[in-house]
Amino acid sequence: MRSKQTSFDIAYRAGVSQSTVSRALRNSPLVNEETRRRVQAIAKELNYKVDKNASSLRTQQSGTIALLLFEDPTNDDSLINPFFLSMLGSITRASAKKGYDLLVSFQQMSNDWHADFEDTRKADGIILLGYGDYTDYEEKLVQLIKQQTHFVRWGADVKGLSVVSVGCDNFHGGYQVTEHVINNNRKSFAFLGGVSSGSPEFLARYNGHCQALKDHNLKVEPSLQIDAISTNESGYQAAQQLIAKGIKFDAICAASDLIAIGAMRAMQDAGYNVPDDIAIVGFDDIATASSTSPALTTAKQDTVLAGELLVDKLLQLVSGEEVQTQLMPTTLVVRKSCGS
Amino acid sequence: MRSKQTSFDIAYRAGVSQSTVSRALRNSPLVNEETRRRVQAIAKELNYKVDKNASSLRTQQSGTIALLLFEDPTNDDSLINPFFLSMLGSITRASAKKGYDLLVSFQQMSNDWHADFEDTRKADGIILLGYGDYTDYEEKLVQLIKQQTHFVRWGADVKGLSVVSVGCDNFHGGYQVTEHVINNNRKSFAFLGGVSSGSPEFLARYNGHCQALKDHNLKVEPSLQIDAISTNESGYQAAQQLIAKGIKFDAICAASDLIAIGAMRAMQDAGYNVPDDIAIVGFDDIATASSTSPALTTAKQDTVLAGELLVDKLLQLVSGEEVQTQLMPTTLVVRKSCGS
DNA sequence: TAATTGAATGCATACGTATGCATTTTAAAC
DNA sequence: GTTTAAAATGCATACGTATGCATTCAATTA
Repeated sequence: MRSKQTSFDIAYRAGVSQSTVSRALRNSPLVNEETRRRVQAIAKELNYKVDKNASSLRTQQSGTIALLLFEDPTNDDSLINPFFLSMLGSITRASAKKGYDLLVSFQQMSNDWHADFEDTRKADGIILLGYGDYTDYEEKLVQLIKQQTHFVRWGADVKGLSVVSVGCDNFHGGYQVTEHVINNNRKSFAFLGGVSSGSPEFLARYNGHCQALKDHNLKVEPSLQIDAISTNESGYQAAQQLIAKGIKFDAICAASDLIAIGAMRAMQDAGYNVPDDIAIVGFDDIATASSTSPALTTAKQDTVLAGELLVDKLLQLVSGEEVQTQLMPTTLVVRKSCGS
Repeated sequence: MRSKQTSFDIAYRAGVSQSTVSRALRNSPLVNEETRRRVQAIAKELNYKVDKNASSLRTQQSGTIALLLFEDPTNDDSLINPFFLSMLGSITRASAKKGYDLLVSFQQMSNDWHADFEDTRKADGIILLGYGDYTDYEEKLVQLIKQQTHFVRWGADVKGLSVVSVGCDNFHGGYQVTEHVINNNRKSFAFLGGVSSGSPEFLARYNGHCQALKDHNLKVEPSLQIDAISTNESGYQAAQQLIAKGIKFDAICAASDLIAIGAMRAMQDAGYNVPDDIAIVGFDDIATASSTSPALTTAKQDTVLAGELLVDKLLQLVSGEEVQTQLMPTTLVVRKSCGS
């Protein structure tokens, strides 16, 4: 039963040559309509499946996309950032929709994450997903470009490199949430998230944040910006540091939902009431955001659209088309963490 | 630059035959130590990578595991159950650790989800992940067995079929959380989760729940069991139905965290205080469970261990070893949703 | 020195498919 | 009834690797 069926077996049964079988199964216009039907019927009957290895070897196309998920190595080993997990889900769906299989691989930022998928012909192209902290990240992008690997990445555009990116308008998102808090009559704003060293995404959000303050004639207080990476714990600690400074503030803009959630807990543990004493906004709109208490107001990134755009652009790239970087808008999701 | 390098190119540069190159790169003991080093050096210099398609075709091994994630078709299209997402993460890690790539595929329960991965030689084996509702699920398992596909599945053991499963002891988990609530001096228990039609996992949890009640001389009130699938919304609605019945209860055992979180919101919206008026426990320990307010007490399933077990057992199966189904214990995670 | 052995390498082929080119069959045109 | 074109099929080969078998070479033994 499990003795491998080949196209020759089908050919024999159908009384045609192997070539004709191959053509029939690929719906080549070269084969007679009736022959095609007969061959396909026999293939189905014998439960024959085309060997993808042989097929890929011959055509030099794998019908597979590789997803490289790389994470902040400072992060806990066992957990994956839920935002990226959500992206993973939508990318999986998007590739399935296009008839591509998805090869998923996790990478510690430090490793050789350019990872050969296209070189080894296992994938036709690569999607890069992760917060890029720009130490050796950029250098690796350069390497990918030099190897002429087909790839797209999630995130902010990279200055100077011709890399196709799909990302959110982080600046505008940061502006958006901040303005929402301002309209809530808050006066003194803290920002939680790594700005100097961290990811360009966080920086852009911070810049949008500052711009909103300026546009409303509010002061940007640098000492109210605290570094944090995108975890609950880091958010919690950052909020504690913030309190420890003794400077008055009545609003927290977090660079991500995880940070916001950690900060919310810290503030509540410290006896503050959210939103009465402190307004909090996040960024991403992860699943948990709607379940916190109070539910978190945040800037939503549309992961479903993002997944589709990434896949579409990658496939265009693979087929030799010219592709542009694209910025998606964020949506303000108003819940309870800023008051009314 | 991107003109494909083959082992013949390496052979030419090294002044040896292609066979020797192949052997050298696979660390065959047949090649001279120094030859091996020279070949490997040249390969590295030329950035040569073995073509996996050719290699897999020749060896009939793909070095790839396929993960089939299937979901309740009633579920929202864009979201994936966070518990399975977490499993996905740990499975990815576990396969990477074993040197295998992971092919991820989503399936609507209704489709032909046996999905050919092994037949087409893209994967050496398959991991099945999802709540199995046993309508046509079992029939498809039979088909997989008949095709002699190598696969393992997450979940409860399947009676009568020789299928390797890795799952949690749902009965004991249900017992555990229920007992915890009982010890909290609650008297009247509701259970939220599909029992009759739904997954055997939910049923086992319910059975454990009932057993705990019996063992403590408490009454099982069938009308306090409400069907629900594993989403927030379903949990919310189930809790509303529960309230509408007008029967008094002071504890809710939910078949999953998502259900519990939805129910918690419903109770709070209806003016109940959790945990003072109502104790709530969940099942899974998803990330969100620690962020609800009050934080959710639940039975934790160890996804990291689960991922490793699934991968290990699958690989053993592939290599022809005898493999046993395994049940993992759940851990009670006490937080705030039941009081002290 | 010839015979024997073991290590190292090369030769040839198979894995299963897809496709350019040659060939056959069928229909159309004259 | 012959020529011509079009449609359908078959033949042969290449994709890049891994491996059984034959061969070469150096080292050892008698």
